[in-house]
Amino acid sequence: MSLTTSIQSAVIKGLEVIYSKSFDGKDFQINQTKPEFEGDYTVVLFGLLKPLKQSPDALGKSLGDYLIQNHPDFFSDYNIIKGFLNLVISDSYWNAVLKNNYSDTRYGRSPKKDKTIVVEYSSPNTNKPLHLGHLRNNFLGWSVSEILKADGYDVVKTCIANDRGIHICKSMVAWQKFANGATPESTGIKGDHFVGDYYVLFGAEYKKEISALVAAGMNDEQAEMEAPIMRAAQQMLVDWEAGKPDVIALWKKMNSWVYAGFDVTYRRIGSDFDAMYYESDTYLLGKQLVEEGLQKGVFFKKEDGSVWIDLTAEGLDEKIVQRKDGTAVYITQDIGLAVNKYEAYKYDSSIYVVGDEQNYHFKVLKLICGKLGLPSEGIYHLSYGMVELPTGRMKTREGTVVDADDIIDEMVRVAAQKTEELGKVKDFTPEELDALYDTIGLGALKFFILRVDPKKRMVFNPEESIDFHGFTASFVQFSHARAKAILRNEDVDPAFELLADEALLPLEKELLILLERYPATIQ
RNA sequence: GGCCUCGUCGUACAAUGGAUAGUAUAAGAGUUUCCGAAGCUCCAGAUACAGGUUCGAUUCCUGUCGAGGCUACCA
Repeated sequence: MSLTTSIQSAVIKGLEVIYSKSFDGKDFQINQTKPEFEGDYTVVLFGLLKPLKQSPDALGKSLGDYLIQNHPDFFSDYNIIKGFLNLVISDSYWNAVLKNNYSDTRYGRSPKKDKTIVVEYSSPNTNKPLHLGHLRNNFLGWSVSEILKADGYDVVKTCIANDRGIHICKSMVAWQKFANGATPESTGIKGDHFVGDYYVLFGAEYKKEISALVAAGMNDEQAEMEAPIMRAAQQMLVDWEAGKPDVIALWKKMNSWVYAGFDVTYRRIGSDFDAMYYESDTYLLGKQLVEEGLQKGVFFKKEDGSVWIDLTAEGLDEKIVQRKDGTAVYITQDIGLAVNKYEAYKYDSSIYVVGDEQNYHFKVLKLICGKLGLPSEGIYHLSYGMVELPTGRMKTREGTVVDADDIIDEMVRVAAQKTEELGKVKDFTPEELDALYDTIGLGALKFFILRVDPKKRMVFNPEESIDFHGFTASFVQFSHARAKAILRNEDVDPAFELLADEALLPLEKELLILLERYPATIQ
């Protein structure tokens, strides 16, 4: 039982004894006492005044006296300021907490619940490298997964790769046209960046061709349609869907380069997945489900052959689920994926970590899943705001995207620089130093991103390096101590383990109080 | 137009409906130094606006204003 709930039940019992009235935990609040007041925990009495017809002072006094008399080993003192009853927890209680939990490396974690939660996060596109927005996604998805694990759930971390579509074909066409057979190996460029470069090249060439056509007298719209490189990309998409062997081979080859590059980044930031899904597989299942849904009457077909769902009764619009030419739209594959995941894991809850521009999309998906007979109450869209630059949104076309690998390198570089300035690492080996700088740099980056409420947009200014001072400094200090111990294979102090490992999780308040009151014991 | 989200010191972010709205940075003053940087001390600075609910509102509700997103046979 946590400290707060222990206090709560003691207060409820006390009120019953003194006033013969029963309350529950919702009738009053228990907070940590503000540092400027004496005490550790505070019972807020205001809510109790009216039903008990008592003044704050009288109620505080009788309750305070009761608690001290009946729980002398728990409370040692109290004071009343306005309607706040500040309780001082006794040293013997703290000592008992410390003794019982000091060597418990699983302190704060819940027992197993036998419930499964699927968390989908990251969702990369296989035509370009990860950027800052992906980092927010990955940090959120990974953290939420680990928090849920600590809370006793069985968590399945999944990742859907958006590995098909016109954007992939653009990179492929540009590579065919301009690469002369170059590969990541031959150029020494990381695979995802290598492929991303051709995606950019496609854009540049496309622009050039449009200007040429416009100069020759074509209007803008027509030029955009007629540009040869775009027609090549569209043709490649058709060929891909038709399974043309050389196109499939090229697609597989270029995707494998990208995955190799992603692996490096994922390993570095600590993202891992229990299951990978590929849109190239799930979209086919989605199409099957559209067919079944049509039989069941969940969907309906318009005269032109396109398939829709009517969500006007739910306050939304009609939504297309399959084009008139029979090809899949974006949501088609998500329907397939949802069913696929449910059949595989029979989850109690399915969390999607996806940006807030898709709020509507997931509202629709949840409704469709429900209508198809999936238990959809557990579907939860963990929506987060964009990471913006001071100049506004990041845009690939304008080259204003902050690359994930670049920002990580920069953080680690700054970590190294600052650490060396402090000169506390003279006895580290080069390997230990590299590991240490990675820990510190990535820790600061994760903290910088995760400290912001997920649903809010956040601004990242690349001109100002991320702050290693202040709150982060304490994180860094713990990381130093812990990294060193781990690298030396020493036993890690459980307190360090907890604070460093889970500094990004909600910290157990009790342990923090212990640290403050008994620093000598912990160190 | 309709729907959704967000508006807090100059800036970036906090605050389960509770006490004097917190932290970091920048700014100002001082201190330290051969000079500079870093450091240390002090100081000032915000709930967009108007109502409502409540003993009590940054928090909940309504309206206004502002920012962003969605409203695609793009993904």
